[in-house]
Amino acid sequence: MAAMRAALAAPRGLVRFFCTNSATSSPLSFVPPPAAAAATSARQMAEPNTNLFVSGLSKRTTTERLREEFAKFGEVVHARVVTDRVSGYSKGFGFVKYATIDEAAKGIEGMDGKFLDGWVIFAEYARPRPPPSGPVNNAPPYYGGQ
DNA sequence: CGTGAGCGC
Repeated sequence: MAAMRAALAAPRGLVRFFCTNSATSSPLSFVPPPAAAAATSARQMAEPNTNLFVSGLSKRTTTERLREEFAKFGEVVHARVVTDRVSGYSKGFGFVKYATIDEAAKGIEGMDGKFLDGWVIFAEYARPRPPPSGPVNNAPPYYGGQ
């Protein structure tokens, strides 16, 4: 039952499963309108990055689990399940950073749309994160420890 | 509501 629920929780790009595309192709030739040419889905595509954004995680899926699962597709430099600061529970998504982009791609293709802890997870390239450029910037903004 | 969209301190 998690699959159908996951279909609703699909952030973007769940159409690929339903990409049966029974588009009635013009028997003569395909004449793509200039306006509707790139109007297909020029959505915000995250550029290839070593950082992966994993969503659809279960509430009890922890960082260990995330890393263990994604480590099978490459060397996970860092993995983290985002948890709330006050509640302390998982927000339902996390981040996985691979050593190289190649491994990141494998991790996405290997874990995107797969099950984890009973829930369908979605992996994609994470967005570039704005560094905490504050007035006092001496502390390492990135992951210092393991 | 740990019943579910989204991006991390």
